[in-house]
Amino acid sequence: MKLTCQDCSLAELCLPRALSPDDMRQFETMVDQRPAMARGNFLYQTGDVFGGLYAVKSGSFKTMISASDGEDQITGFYLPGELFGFDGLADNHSCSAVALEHSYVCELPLSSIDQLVAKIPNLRRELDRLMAREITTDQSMMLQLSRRTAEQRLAAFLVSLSTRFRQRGFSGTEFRLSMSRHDIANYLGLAAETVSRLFKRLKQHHLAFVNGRTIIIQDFEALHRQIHGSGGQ
Amino acid sequence: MKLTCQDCSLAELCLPRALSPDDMRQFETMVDQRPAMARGNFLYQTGDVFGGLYAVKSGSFKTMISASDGEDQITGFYLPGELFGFDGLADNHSCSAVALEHSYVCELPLSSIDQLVAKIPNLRRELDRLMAREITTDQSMMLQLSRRTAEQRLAAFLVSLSTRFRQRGFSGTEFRLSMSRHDIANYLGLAAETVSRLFKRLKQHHLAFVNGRTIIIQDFEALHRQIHGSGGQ
DNA sequence: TGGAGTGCTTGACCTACGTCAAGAATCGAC
DNA sequence: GTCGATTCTTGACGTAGGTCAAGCACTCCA
Repeated sequence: MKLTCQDCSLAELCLPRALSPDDMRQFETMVDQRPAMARGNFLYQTGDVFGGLYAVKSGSFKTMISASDGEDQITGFYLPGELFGFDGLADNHSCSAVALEHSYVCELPLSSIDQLVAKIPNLRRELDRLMAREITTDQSMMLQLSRRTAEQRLAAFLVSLSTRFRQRGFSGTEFRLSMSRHDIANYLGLAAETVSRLFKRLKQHHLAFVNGRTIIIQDFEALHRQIHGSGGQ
Repeated sequence: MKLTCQDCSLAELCLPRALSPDDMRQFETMVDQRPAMARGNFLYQTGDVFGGLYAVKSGSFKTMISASDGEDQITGFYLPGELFGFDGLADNHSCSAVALEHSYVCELPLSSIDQLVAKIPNLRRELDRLMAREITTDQSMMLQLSRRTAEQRLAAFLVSLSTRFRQRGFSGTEFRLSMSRHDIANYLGLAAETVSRLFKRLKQHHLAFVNGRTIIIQDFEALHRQIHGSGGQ
């Protein structure tokens, strides 16, 4: 799972719209490659001063907020080619970001962002778009959390993962879950036991084959129907 | 409930930090006053092309997303002096915005934003901050919706309203709820009946006196404790 | 290659909150 | 001021999914 700038979420945006091949080369010089990160390590933590945005080069991350009582809530998972860290644009990060496995990120430092935007005004619009998309995603998650059954939430989660993997050039039907059952449950507002039971049901109904952290989507359409449809089967 | 630019959420940010009195005057000429809006009317709807950001001048608004099955989720309430519409920065609005009562808004058109930012670079950082705050708010709402009891959610909601009213120069202990029980319930991921029962409990325990849409906070501290504390007896 | 530690599964039980239903209060229009 | 339409309240009841507990299966390191 290694990517060049061209496969990354920024590329889709910068390359065709705003960046000439020349700009692109310049762009690449501004991006810092960060050293490898081991599973469980923090890329940044709540309260850290904003340094820049991050793109997942390989591996994956979760972001989470912590309540004062110690409980926390996972706010997103980020796969190769995805950009995150927008929560820090208000000076300090409101989330923490943790590597879910051995991972690499590219850093787009704040200063470089300003420089780049000065040269490529349209890039600004693109960053706005990504930020607005982050807002939209979070809000649709609010809908999920308050109005969907456990079954619907898990279906939506798997469909989302599958779609994102496919968009990034990986298989959308067979992939590894880099997050634990507990993480999935936390993200979806469920108990880990419930997630376990739901996976069992997916297996029984031949919608997906799940074995540990390996997952094979067998009936994407049915899964997709489950997101809204009232009940399963 | 009428406000000048100085009481509005942008002022707190632009005035002391980035805007000279001169800039401020210029700023005010770029803001469009929109005609009055009647209760229930849409300021924009899902899919509308982004035209600009909006500041509530008087009255209040709710924003909501709609799922394909017709169910919808209120994603935020906006009080006088608050800025909203960031969800549209991705070209089209992902939410709809509805007036909760007879209201006025100021519009900050997209073109003006660009012009202003060109003249006042720091304004860009301020807008980023507000957008990041929107992300942070939504994410803490995710935590609310998935990890808090009904009682804790309502307490957090009332504390938030109270705090925001106070910040804007209104009373933080006595105010009118411009949204219906149904709206509150929807926003908090509850049933309207539950909200009703919770209000009754607040009255019984003398934390707040609620009569229709009028609310008087009697024990702010206790309410605040309820947000995290396990259960209020 | 084995043993400790963590993560996952499964079952039994329980409760917070949703749903349904039927009044009561409030609002808004004439 | 009065009537109809919402909106709000209250009660009775059901259930989705949480919690607790116990056993199983990876995985990682020596």
